[in-house]
Amino acid sequence: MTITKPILSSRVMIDDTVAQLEALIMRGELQPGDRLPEQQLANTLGVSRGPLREAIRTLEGRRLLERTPHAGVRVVQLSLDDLEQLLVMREALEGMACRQAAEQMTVHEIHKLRETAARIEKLINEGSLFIFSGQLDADFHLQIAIGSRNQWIRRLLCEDLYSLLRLYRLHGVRQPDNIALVTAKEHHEIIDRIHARDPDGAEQTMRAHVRHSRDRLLSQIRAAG
Amino acid sequence: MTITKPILSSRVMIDDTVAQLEALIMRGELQPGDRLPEQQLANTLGVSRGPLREAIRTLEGRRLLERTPHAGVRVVQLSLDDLEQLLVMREALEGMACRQAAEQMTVHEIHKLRETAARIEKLINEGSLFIFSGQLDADFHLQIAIGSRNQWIRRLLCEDLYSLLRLYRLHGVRQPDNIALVTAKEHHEIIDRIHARDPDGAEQTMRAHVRHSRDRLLSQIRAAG
DNA sequence: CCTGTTGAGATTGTAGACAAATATGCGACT
DNA sequence: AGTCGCATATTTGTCTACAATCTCAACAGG
Repeated sequence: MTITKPILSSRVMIDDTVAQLEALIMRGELQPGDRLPEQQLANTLGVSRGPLREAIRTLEGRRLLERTPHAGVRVVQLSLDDLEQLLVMREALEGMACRQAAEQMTVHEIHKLRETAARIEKLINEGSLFIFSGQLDADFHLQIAIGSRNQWIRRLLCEDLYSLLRLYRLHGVRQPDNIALVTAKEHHEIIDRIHARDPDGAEQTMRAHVRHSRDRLLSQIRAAG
Repeated sequence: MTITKPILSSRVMIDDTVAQLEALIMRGELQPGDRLPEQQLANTLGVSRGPLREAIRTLEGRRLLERTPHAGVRVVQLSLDDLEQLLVMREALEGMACRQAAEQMTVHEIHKLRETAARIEKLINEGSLFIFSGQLDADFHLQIAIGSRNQWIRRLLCEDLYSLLRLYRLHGVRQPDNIALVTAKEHHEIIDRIHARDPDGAEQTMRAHVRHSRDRLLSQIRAAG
């Protein structure tokens, strides 16, 4: 009997379509509120309506798309209140992830985390960090989510929540340097609590970090718009 | 010629199919690990493979089903570790929901919550409450999730998490009466913290409640199997 | 006897056509 | 001129057929 399991090698159009749709949304070519005409989109993506509809269903599950029966599909439009509530949820989930990371992360993972934090700090000192657009900042939180060994929280954060938050196009929201330095300091505190195997402290520190970031972001947006 | 097809409802077939599939899983007619042959299932449910596949995609998004390309779809099989991690996530989310409920719930909602808690206590005193199967207990947590005014946490708890947890078929897990009384006491404490508009206390109390429930459940399962 | 291959059967993935429902636009009537 | 109603058009929802892939058992060879 062959033991080979060609799961990874088999490419399915639907998965590619999901990725392409997600890319279209993230690149802003499909903006919040935009309608998705099935036939036209199918032609554009080079697939039939069947696979496209299944891909749409998948993204509906991630709350990126919303369907009203017989009226079509639209890219979700997040209100400011939605953004706030999503970030509240993030505080709860990342706090718990950080608690578990303090219990579960290996020393090697913690070392890698310090490297990431150091790179972020370096960028801040160079004055070139856009906190909410940086891949590095996302990496920092991603590493902790992975370190929690909680696949359910990790998938929720990485697959669902982060893409939803990116809908708000926070790119270009510039943090004043003094604020960015506070962020860097918080990163170090978080790592210290994880390294000290202090779950309570790790959770509290991460929650404060997410809360601060949320408060600053919301007040910035409210001031701008 | 024209073939009249019986229209089951004004809703779209796909939504009905999602509901029927979910019911099949919850009723145990489709058990964890079971394969879902598309053609056969489509015949059983009286729909074509197209709508069925879209319904399956929807339930995939809720993590109730898992698909491996070209190999079919199966009902998700939760390990004991999965159950523990899901309940850890629940602690974080319900804790935060309870915090927000303490800030947002109306006095009328709090009153309704007290009524639910009273009904639960009454059942306990009659010795007839199966904590983890009771619709009343689910109602208690549901009302708090609604009271949080956080639709994202509420949908995650009610639409995704609760059905996943029900996969474990905790029906019939009998709580000793003295334990059930502790549960009832915790319910009252939670309501008191909400009524006192004490977010910190409400979150801490709810988290302790969920944590205790998790610990008891896991030790019961580990002892049994 | 075991191993690896190969082909038939079954199942999943995709495409295109048909049916149902909603939106649009024109014309008639008040 | 405005509004109601009907017919048309567009879009979504569903079905059937076809193609691609996997499974499994039979079988040839070592």
